[in-house]
Amino acid sequence: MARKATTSRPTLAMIAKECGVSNATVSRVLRGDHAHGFSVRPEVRDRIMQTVAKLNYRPDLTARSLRAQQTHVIAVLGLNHQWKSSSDVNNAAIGAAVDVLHELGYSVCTSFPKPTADGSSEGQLPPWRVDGYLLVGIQTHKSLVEVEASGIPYVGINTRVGTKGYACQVDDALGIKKVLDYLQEMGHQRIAYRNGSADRARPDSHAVQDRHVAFVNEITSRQLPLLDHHESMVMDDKEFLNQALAAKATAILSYDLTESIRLMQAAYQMSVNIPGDISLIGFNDEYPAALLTPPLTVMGVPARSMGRQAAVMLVDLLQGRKVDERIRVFEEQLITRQSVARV
Amino acid sequence: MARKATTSRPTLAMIAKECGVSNATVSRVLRGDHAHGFSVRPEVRDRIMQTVAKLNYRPDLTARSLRAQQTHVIAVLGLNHQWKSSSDVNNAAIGAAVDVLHELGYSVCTSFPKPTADGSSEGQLPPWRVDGYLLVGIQTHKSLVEVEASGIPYVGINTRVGTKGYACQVDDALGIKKVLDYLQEMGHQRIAYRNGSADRARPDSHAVQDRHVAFVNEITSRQLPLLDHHESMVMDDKEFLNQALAAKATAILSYDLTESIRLMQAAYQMSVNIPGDISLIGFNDEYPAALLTPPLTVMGVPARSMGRQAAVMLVDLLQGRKVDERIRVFEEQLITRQSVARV
DNA sequence: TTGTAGGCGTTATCAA
DNA sequence: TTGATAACGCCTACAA
Repeated sequence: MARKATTSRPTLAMIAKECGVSNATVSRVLRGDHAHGFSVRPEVRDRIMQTVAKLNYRPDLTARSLRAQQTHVIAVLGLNHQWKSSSDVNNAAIGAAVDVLHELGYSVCTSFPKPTADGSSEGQLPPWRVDGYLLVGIQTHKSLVEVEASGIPYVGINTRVGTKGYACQVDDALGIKKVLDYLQEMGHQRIAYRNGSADRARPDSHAVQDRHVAFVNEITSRQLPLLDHHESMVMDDKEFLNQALAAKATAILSYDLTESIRLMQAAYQMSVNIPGDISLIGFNDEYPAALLTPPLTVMGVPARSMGRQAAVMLVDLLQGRKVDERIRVFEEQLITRQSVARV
Repeated sequence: MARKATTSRPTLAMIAKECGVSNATVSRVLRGDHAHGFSVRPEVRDRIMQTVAKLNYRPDLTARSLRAQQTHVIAVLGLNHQWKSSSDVNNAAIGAAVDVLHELGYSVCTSFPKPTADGSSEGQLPPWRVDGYLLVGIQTHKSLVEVEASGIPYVGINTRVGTKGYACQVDDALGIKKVLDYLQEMGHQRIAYRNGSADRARPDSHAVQDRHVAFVNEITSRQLPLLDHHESMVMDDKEFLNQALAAKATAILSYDLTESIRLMQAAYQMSVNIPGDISLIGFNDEYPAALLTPPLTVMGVPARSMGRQAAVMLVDLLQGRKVDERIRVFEEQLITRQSVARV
C-alpha cells in the first residue's frame, strides 16, 4: 500500500541541525528576509548555503503553502489536452498571461481532468489547491457553476463568466462595425456574410449567433442591402460563392479562418479571383492567414494584450487590490492584407 | 502585498465545532476509515455530511499532502504548450496513462515552465510538489539531469532516461526488420529509404539517425541491394522519387508520416501511381494515415499500451513495489492498408 | 545576530 | 463510538 517515499527529502530542520543553527536562521537565509532589517554572520550564511547544496535541499511547497495559506499556483482551465483543439489565439493569450504570472511570482499549471461517470469530462477543477483560475476556450454552464462554487478567484480570457467572475473579452459587435467601416471605405456596398459551421458542435458557444446577429443589425442600420443568402450556413462553399456572385456581392465577410480558407479553395476551383472578382475579409488573425494566396485581410483579436491583462487582473484580485472593471473589453484590430480590393 | 485570501475556506475544525464533535470524527467520516473497524452513529454521520454540504467544505490538499508526505499528483514533463507540437502518438499514450493513473487514485498535471534567463525553457520541473513524473517527447540531456537530481521517481514514454529512470520504449530496429520481412514477403527486393528531415531541428532526437542506421544494417545483412540515394535527405521529394524510380526501387520506406505524405503529394503531381508504380510504407500510425489515397500501410507504435504500462510502472514505483524491467520494450505493429502492392 | 514557539489543516495513534 | 494529541515542514512574531 501507499507508503512513505523511500528517500525522504531533506528538510529545513536537517539543514539547521547539520549547521548547528536554528530553523529560523536557515529559513531567513534561504528567503533573504528583507522585511526585518535582516542580517547573518557571513560565515553562518555560507555554511548554510553549502549544506543546502550538499543535501540538494528544496523547500517543501506543500508545507510552505499550508503555512502561507496560498500556493502561488494558477491553473488554466478549458484547455483540451486530448484533442488539442486549442486555437492559436488561445495559445498566444495563454503564453502572454503565463509570462506575466511568472514575472509576478506565480507558476501555472493545467490538469488532465478525470472524466466523470457520465462521460462528460467538463469543467473538472484540479483537485490540488491553487490560488486562481484562468479560463480559456469554451466554458459550459456546468463548468462555470463549478468554478464559481469553488470560491477561487478567476478571470476568463474571451470566455463567458459567472457573477463572481472577471474577464477580458473582445467586442465582437464593434469588430463587425470596423469591418463594415473598412469595406464601405473601400467602396463596397453589397456584402455577403458567410456564417460559421465549425462551432455548431459546441452548444455553449454563442459566438456564431452573436456575430451573425451583429452583422444583420449593422447592415440594416447602415441601410446597406441585406443579401438574403447569409442564412444558409449548411450550404456548400461553391454554392455559397455562386449565390454571392449572383447577388452581385462585391465582398464576403466570413465568420472565421476556417470558413475563409474553404471559400478561397472553392474560389480557386471555380476560377473566381480574389480579390479581382470578389473581396474576402475574415475574422481571426491566425496561422496561416498571412500565408494564403492572396494574404487574407482579417479582424484579429489582440490575444497577447488580453492574456497579459487577464493575468494582471487575476493577480490584483489575489493580492486584494481593487479591480475596477469586472469585464475588460478589447477591440479587434484590422490587419490589412491583400484580399480586399477597392471597387 | 500578498495577504490572506479574502474568503477563508471552511476547515475541518469548523465542521467539527458546528457539529459538536471532534476533528477526528469528522475526518473519519469523511474518509470512510475502513481500516480500524470504523463506525459512527448514523445520526452523527448525517449531521456531519449535512454541514459539509452546507459549508461547501473541501479538504485542503496542501494540509493533507503535508501530513501524508505525498500529493497523489503526477506531472507530465515534455509537453510543449507553446507550439503544440505534441504528436498524436504522444497524445494517445498520455491519454491512456492518465486513465490508468486516475483509476489508481492519482491526478495528473502539467506546468507551463518558466523560461530561464538564457532563453531555453528546457526541463523546468514544476515548483509544486508531485509524487512522480511521466516523461514524453524529446528530453534533452539537461532536463534529464534535472529530473534525476530531483530524486522523484519517473517513467519515460518513448524517451531516453537517466540511470535512475524507468521507461517504455519501442524497438525501432525490430520495426525495421518487420517492415523488411513484410516487403520481402510481398516480393520486394529493391527498397529505397526516405530519411526524415523534420527532426533535424531537434538535436537531442536520435531517432532519425538510429532508424537510418538500422535500415542500412538490416538491408546489408539480408544481402538486399542498398540503393544509394538514401543519404540525401535534403533532396526535394520529386527528385527523390525520380531517383528511386530510376534505381528501379519497387518500394519506399519513409521515416515518418510527414515524409510519407509529402512523397504521396509528389507522386500525385508526377502522375506516379502508388502502389501501382511503386509501393510506399511508412512509420507512425497517426492521423491521417488511414485517410490518404491510398490508405497508407504503416508500422505503428502501440501508444496506448505504452502509456498504460508506463502509468502502472510509475505507480508500482511510488507504492514501493518491485519493478523488474527498468526498460520495457514494445514492438511496433504493422498496419496493413493499401499502399503496398505485391510485385 | 540568533533562538523559541506557535500554528497553518489534516490524519493517525492512542487512550477513554 | 469518540476525543485528545502529536506530528508533517515551514514561516514569523517575539524574545533574547
